[in-house]
Amino acid sequence: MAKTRGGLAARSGAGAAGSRGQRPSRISATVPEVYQDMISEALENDHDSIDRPPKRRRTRQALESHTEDAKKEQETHNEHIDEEQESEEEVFEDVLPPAAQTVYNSDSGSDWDDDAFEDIGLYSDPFQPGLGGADGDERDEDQHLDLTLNKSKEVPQKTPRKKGRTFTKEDRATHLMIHKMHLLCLTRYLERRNEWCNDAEVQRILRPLLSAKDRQWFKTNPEWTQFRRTGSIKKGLDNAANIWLTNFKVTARGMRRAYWDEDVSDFVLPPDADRVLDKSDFKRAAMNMEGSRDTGAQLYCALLRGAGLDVRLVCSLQLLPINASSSKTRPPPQGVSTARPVTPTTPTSDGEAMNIGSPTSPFATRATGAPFSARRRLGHPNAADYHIPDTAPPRRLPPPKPKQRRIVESPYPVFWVEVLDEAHQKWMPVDFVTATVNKPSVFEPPAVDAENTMTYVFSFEEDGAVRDVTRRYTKWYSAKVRKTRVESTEGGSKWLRRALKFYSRGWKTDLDQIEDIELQTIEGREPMPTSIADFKGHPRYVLERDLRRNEVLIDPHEIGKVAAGRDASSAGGKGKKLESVFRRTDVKTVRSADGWYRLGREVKVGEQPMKSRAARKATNNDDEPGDVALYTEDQTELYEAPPVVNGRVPKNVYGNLDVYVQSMVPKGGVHLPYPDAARAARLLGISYSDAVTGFEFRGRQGTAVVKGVVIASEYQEAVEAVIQGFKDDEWHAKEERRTLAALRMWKRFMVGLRIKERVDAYEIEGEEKEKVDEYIQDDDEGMQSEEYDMDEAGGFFPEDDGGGFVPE
DNA sequence: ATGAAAGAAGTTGCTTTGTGTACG
DNA sequence: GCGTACACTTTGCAACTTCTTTCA
Repeated sequence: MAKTRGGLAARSGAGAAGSRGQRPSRISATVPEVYQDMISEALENDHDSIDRPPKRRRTRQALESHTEDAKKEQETHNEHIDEEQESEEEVFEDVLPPAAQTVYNSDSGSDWDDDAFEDIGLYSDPFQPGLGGADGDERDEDQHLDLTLNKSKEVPQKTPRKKGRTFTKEDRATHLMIHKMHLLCLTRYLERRNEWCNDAEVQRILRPLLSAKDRQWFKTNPEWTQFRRTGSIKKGLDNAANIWLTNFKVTARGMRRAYWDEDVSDFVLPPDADRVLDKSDFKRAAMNMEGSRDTGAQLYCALLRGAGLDVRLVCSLQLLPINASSSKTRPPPQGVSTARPVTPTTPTSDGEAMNIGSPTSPFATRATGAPFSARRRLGHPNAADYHIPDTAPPRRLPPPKPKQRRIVESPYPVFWVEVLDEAHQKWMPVDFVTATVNKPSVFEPPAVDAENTMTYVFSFEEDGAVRDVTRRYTKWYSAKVRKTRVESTEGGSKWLRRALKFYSRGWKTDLDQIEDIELQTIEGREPMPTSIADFKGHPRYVLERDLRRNEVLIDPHEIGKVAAGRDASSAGGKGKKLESVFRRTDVKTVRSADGWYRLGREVKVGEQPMKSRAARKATNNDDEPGDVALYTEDQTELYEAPPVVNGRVPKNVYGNLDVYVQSMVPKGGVHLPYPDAARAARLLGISYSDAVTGFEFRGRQGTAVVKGVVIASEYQEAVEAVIQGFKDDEWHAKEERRTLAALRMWKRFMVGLRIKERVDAYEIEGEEKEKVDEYIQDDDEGMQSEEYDMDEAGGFFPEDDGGGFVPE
C-alpha cells in the first residue's frame, strides 16, 4: 500500500489532503464495499506478482553515480518510507482533495513489501531531481521516471539505453492498478462535488445572481414548438454565462493533467492550489464568487439547478496514464498551453506574484499562440481562459491582496455542465470557459496540451447517477482515446462497468436509452483512421500488417485503403503505397491441433489448415523442423475421450488421462480432484486413471500436474466414502496420538507425585526440610523442559481441549 | 510538426509427461 | 529390496514492445 500512497499524492492545484489523517479502521467504514473488493483483488494480484524476483535493468548513468550518493540516498529513502507509511491511511479519505492530481513517486518503488526495503537501496540517478546536482531547469528537461529498485550488487547491463526505460510486467501491472485507483478516487470526489451542487444553501446564496427576468428564459411553455423551447433555454444560458463570467473570479488553479515522473518528496502545495475541501469552503466560494475554474463550474451547476433546470455536472478526469513510458513521464513541454513562466515542479516560484502587463507575463507568451488583443479575446471562444479582470470588473470587491496572480490554464475546461434540452430530449454541454452552448466538439484538448487531456468524461446527474459521455466529446474515440483507457486492458471493460455500477441508479430511463443510442451513433460515425498507427488495436478496423502470428483473416472484405509508407507523402501522389483495410470481425484466432487439444477441442477430419507457422524445433533428432498447421475454432469440434466401458477407465500412452477442461472427462466417468482419490481407488480395486490437468515447468522440462483421478461414475459414491474414511482415520489417529501424549504426561505426573509422597514419608524428625523442597523444585523444572514441551501433548495447558492438568 | 520506417535492446511467452537420493 | 517423499533446477528462441533516429 505504501506504493499506492506514493502514487496518489497530490501534485499541484490540489487540496491539502495531508492534514486529515485517518485510522485504518475508518477506511472500511468509508470505502464502499464494492471498492474494497476491487482493491483487495488488485492487491492480491500484486502479491502474486512479487513472488518471483523481477528482472531489472539499470542504466549506466545510474550505476556510476551510485556510490557517491549512496549514503545520502539511503537516508532520503528511509524518510520516504516513513512518510508513506504515515500517510498511507489517507488514501481513501472521505473528503478527497479538490482537483486532486496524482503523481507517481518513483521513490515508492516497485515493491511495497516492507522487508524488501531493508536490503534494497535506491540508486542515485543523475536525472533525479535534487540528487544529481543539476539545477532546476535542467532537471525538468532530463528528469525521468525511475521506478526501479535494485539490489546494489547487481551487475550493469552491457549497453544501457540513454534515456527512457522499459517496464517489467509487474511495473505495468502496478501502473494499471494505480490508474484504476486514481479513477475510483476521482469519481468519488466528483460524486461528492455533485452532491454539493444540490445543497439548498449554496443555491440560495447564488440565487440573487439571476434576476426574475433572467430566469424567465428557462420557463418554457410545452405548447411552444421544439425550436422555440430550445431557443429560449439557450438564450437563457447565454445570458447566465455572461452574468457568471462577469461575477466569478478565478483565484486558484483547478485540476490539471497528471504525470508520473514528479518527485513528491519535497512537494509543497502551490499557493494557488484550490483549497475547497469541504462544503463550508464551497459555500464560502459561493459567497465570495471566487475560486478555481473547477469550483466555478460546480457553482455554476448549482446556480442552474437552483433555477429549475435539469443539469449534470461533467468532468474530464485528469488521470495518470496507464503506461508510464518515458514519453509520458517527461514534464510538460512548454508548448501551446503551458504558458507558465516557471517550471511546474518548482512550486515556490510558482506562487510568485506576476504583473499581467509585463512582457514576461503569460499574456506576452501567449501572444505567439493567440495573437489577439485582450478586448478581442472577449468574444473569442477561449476568452474565459484569460480571465481578464480589467475588462470584466467583478461586482464584488476582490479580497485585499497585494498583487493579482495570473492563473494560466489550458484553454479547454476540465469541469463543465450539461443542461437538458427537454424539447429534444438531449443533453447540451454548457461551458463558460469556452463560452459555448451545445458545441461538444470544442471541449477536447489537442494531444499536445500539457495541462489537459481527455480520457474519461463522466457526467453526474442531480440524483447522483453517473454516465460515461466521453464519446460525445472526443473525435477519435476508437482510434486514440480508447487505447488510453482501462478498456484497452484485459478485463478492463468489465472492471469499469463494475466501478460505475456503484453510481448507477439501477435502471435506465428513457432519456438514458436515447443517450445510449446517441453515443453509439457517434462512435459508429467515427471515420477510418488516417494514420497507420491508429489502426493498431482499433476495435473495428485492421491492417494485415498488424495481424499476430496466431491470427488470420477469414473471408476478408476489403473496406478501404490507407496510404502507408514514405511514398505516400511524395509529391504528385506518385508511387503511393496503399494498404488494404479489413474489418476486425474478419480476424480469427488460429491454433495448432495440439493447442486446440489443450482446450479440449479436436480438429475435424479433413480440415485444411488456414495458416502454418514454422515449428520451433524438431521434436526428434531425425525430424526436420517442419511447419505447424494452424486451424480456426470453426474447424474444430469438442474432443470426446474414449468412454468408460464396464467400469474400465481408458489411459493414454503415459498411463494417465488428460483432463485439461471438464469436457475431456470420458463418458461414464467422473473426475475426483482429491489427492487421496488414487489411494482410495486402489483400495477398492477399481479401475482408475490419474487426471492430468496441466503442466508446470520444473527444470528444463515440463512435468504433468496430476490432480485426482478419473473413475467410472458408478464408483463415485464408494470412492468418496473411502476418502471420507481416510479423513476420519487420520483424525482418529491424530486424536489417539494426542490422548497418548496426554496420558504419558499424566503418568509422569502421577509418578512424580508418588515419589514425592514416598520421600515425604521418609522424612524423619529433625531433618532439614530444604533438601526435599529442592528436590521437588528440580523435578518441576524437568517437567517443564524438553519432552514435556510437546505441541501435540495438550494436557498441560488448560486452554487445550485435551484437558489434563487442570481437573474439570 | 508529424508520422513511418528501421534498427536496437530489452521483455514476454511458448515450450509441455524427470531424476537422484534419503529414508522407512 | 522396494516404495515414497523430496530436492533439484530454471532452456532457448521468436515474437513482441518500446524507444531512438532518420527522413519525407
